[in-house]
Amino acid sequence: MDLSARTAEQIGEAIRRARKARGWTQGDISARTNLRVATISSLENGDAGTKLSTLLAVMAALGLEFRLVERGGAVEIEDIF
Amino acid sequence: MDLSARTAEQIGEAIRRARKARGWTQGDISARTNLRVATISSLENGDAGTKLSTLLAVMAALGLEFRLVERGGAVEIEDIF
DNA sequence: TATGAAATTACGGTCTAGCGTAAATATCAT
DNA sequence: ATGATATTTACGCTAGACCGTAATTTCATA
Repeated sequence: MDLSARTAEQIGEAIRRARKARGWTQGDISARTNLRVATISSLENGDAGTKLSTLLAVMAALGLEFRLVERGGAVEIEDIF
Repeated sequence: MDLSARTAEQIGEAIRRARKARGWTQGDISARTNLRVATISSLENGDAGTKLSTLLAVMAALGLEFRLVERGGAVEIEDIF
């Protein structure tokens, strides 16, 4: 499962995959974040207008975190040890 | 340089470090993104209300991309090869 | 293919990001 | 110190996110 993303669409898709990998519905995320199901839907569908707070809340509910990496950069050995 | 982030503050700090590592000013980012300097400032200072489009534009200008990873998860061997 | 659950879309309302512009601080080199 | 550069903050404005609520469409499975 590739979770790299540089567009809102890719982020939304990654969120959706992570959610389904846990067997959760948008309603489950909604209950855990107090965000409306419509908001989760909008995020997963790649709305770039989504607020950072919304994305972070959903990611926290999914147990995810960001890693900011160089575009096209290989994984650095420092990232491992 | 640790670029992991799960809060707006950490994201802002990571952006600021990446910018300075390139020797750029907020004005440089502004020129490349058509975002106001004040907006870049707000983002770097951890405003969670920042729009995803803003963050993505700044990251693109810096040649960065996201990687969504499991919290506390180790680097998977699949991430390397 | 029926059918209940899940996801998307809609409408009025509040709140705020980001805009243009500009002033106020802060940072830094000489 | 001081002048130049960089960052932060302010004000009025417009656009749009997210809210509550609810209708509508899509999807999964019996």
